[in-house]
Amino acid sequence: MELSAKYNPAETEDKWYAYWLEHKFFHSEPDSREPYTVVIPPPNVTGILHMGHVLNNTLNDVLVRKARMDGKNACWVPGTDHASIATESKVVAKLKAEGIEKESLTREEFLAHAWEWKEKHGGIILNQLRKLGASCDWDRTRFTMDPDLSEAVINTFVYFYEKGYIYRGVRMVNWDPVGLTAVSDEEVIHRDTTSKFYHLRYFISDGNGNPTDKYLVIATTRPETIMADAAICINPADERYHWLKGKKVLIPLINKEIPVIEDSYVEMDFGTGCLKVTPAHDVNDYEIGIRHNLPVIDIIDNHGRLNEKAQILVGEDRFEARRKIEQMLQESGNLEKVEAYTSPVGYSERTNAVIEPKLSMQWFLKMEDLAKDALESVESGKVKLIPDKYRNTYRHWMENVRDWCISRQLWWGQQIPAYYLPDGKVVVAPNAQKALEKALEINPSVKAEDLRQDPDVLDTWFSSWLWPISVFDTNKAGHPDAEPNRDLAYYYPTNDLVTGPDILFFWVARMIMAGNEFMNDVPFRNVYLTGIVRDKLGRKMSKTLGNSPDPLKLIEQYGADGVRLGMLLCSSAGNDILFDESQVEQGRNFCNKIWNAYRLVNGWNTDESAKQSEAAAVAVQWFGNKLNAVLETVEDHYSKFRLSDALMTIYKFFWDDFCAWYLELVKPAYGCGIDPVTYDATLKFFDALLKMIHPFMPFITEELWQNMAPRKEGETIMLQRMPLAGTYDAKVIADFEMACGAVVAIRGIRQQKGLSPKETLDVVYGQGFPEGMLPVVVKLANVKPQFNAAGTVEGSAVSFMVGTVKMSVPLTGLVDEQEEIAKLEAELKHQEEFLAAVRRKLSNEKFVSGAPEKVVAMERKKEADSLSKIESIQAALASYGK
RNA sequence: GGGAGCAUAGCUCAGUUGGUUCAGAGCGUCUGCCUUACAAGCAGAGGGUCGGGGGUUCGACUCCCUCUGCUCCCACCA
Repeated sequence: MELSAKYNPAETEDKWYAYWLEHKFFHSEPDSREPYTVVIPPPNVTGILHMGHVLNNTLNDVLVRKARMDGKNACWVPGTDHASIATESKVVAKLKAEGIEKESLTREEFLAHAWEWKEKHGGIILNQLRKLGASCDWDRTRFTMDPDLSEAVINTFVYFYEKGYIYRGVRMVNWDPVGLTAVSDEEVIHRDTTSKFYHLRYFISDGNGNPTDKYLVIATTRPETIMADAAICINPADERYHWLKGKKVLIPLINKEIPVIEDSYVEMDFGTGCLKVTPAHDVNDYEIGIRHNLPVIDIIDNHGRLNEKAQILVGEDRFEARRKIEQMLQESGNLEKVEAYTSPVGYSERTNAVIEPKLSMQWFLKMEDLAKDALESVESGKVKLIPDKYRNTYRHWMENVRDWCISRQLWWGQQIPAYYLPDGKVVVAPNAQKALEKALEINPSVKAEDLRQDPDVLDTWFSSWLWPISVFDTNKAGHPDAEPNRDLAYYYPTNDLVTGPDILFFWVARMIMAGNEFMNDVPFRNVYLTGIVRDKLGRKMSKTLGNSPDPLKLIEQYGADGVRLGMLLCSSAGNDILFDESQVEQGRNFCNKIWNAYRLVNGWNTDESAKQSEAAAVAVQWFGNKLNAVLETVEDHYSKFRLSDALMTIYKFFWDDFCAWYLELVKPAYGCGIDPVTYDATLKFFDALLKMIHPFMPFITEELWQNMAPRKEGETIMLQRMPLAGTYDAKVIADFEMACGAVVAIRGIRQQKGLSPKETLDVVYGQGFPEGMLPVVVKLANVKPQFNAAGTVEGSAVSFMVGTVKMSVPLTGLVDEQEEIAKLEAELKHQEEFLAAVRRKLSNEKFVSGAPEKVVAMERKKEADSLSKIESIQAALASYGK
């Protein structure tokens, strides 16, 4: 079959992916083989593929394909996450663009829109993963809001409620005024933000609500909250302010009288030492308020606007109010000064809105016991984090975790299965029917229509923490005592999880908790934490910067294999990935290299009568040994999750060893056929190489594997067994490397002296050269070798060392004798210095007695080698009469 | 404010219990080549006091201290 000069991925990728699907090669069912299980970190259902997904899923696919070729029953479960806040805000925005406000819709109407949106965009990212070559078991695709998965989430809630882990209460939570929901601590990102530090004068009251001329100064970043002040607080030890004890002060602008209280929380040397206490709008102030029994005056509404309790600036946005109140305070004489100030401000991870600490009624999950077990799972090594450094971070988080706020004031998600009776009592049950049964126990006269379900939904992570369980068995979550179904029993725990460190706590830690709770076993053995994909300048990829390439365009341009390779080449676990398109180019080039190597071999005709040449025989022997050595190295890299090292090892093995050396050695003379022995060996090697490359580059390897021999329908490289490392003779490999050294040196001499490769040269080799390797030098360096113990020759010659063997190329008339002598003398000097250093070491009593025998022996070998080199250099110099 | 990590060639990174002739790889660069698979290629070459300083050791890229620079995580000083 005639092959084009360049590999064309577009022609092959869709074809083979369809073939794989058609034959259900990705599908897994429990059987007697050892399972290898991976669950995908479910991307947001309405998301589109970005470079982070490419990295993650390429790594996953490599692991899965490798395991499959190792004969394991590999199962990679794909799916998507409903991503409640992200999806809901997208739907809200879309409706808004159509002139529809969420508030004008009923819950049911809104959800109808949301589902419509989900149906429209839901499959996109999964189809994009197919383009990448991901070998997911698509028959097992799950969505975190599939009815049975949602049921599992509800059961889990009920389970923890009944266990006493879930409670409801008014707490200061992180309020997102744009997303209009509470968010968990983990969803708040603190960023240093420059703002103003306002120094405000609070006048002392005369006792009747009138200002005296005395005042104190407080410093605040949030002057718009002064109307919610409940007290002024000083440190009891602060003598500067003892005169304030028992006094009352007036809030500026509204002249409301508030007490001065004392609490050691106040730092005397920060700000002015006076703190305004605003229990409704600051976590610490809230705590102080509780200690001192202060009223809570909430003046900010859900949208972040001042409400009527503020008395002034009602309806203004908090930031607008801040600007305006600054002006008002200035005019009223209450503003002493304004300083620039940088402090950490919390932003919503999802909407980027400034988080408003807000008191509200929320549901919480107690974390203490769960975290303890989850910490133990990692500390004991039951779950391994790769790289290991994340253990510290993990431990720190686990030891300081606070209760998890699991309610969200959203509609898209699993609605909390809590039902309120008319009197406000609450029952928790998996459905309305069961809720009614429970309600009747409390109040026998209650009717179904009297019950009102909590309108909030659960945090998305409250569903995704069940993922490794619920994708297999939706009944087990919430029912630790239930028998796992066949799938769960077989596939759980999964083997490896590939994900980003940014969701170590959001997701990984919580999956471990859920696994321990419901399965009494961890959900995975290894967690491979990738880096974050950045551009080549080290910047995070973002839409606003426009520095994120579109993976699909890259695939179109370079092929999926090229993109996968480009991604893998620069990815070591845990390090951030600096992605550059040139790496994808390198991937494409490698495809082309493989393609052309195949074209060469494919074009050979066997000549049954031809005898195997010496060079080919040596090459086949060497390459067979080298193959085993490389397989061993690659296997070692895999076992340590060093996937980019495994890839690079194979890359060099193919490009350098196979193409540059092996193929050049066995290549028949122009117009001649190849002997059958060498041909068969070459095909065998090529077959092994394709299998080794396949996990990284599935498409091109399938294309060539299918092409290299007649295949039956239903055969595929992806189900072939990965070649196993056999024994090898290290001496053969080392000898071959010596021959290569000689070839390189002679090529260098040719280039230096301007000699054509076609001109056969004489070469003299000294004692120690592996004579069996001479055919290599003869063929690739075009030389006629001769032996001479010293490796020197009478008359003009260029000499060089290969290991400890001296070699010379006699070149009458082309050698500058002085130059050659100078070179030899320099070499001699260097060698003598080296020898002296070695001997210094060896004459050091402490070294000889202290260092391990092996090291000392090595030094003695260095000494001997050095001596023999010096000898041959001297011999060469002697030939010049020196 | 607390904690962790990183710093090796122009770039991105290996260097796995301190010891092989160990200072490496890939890419880029330079030089010469359209040599009958591949110019998306072939052949060759150059390039680093392993961030600075100190210490431990017979021996340090590797261990300890310190300084400098960067990154990340956690955190309620208004």
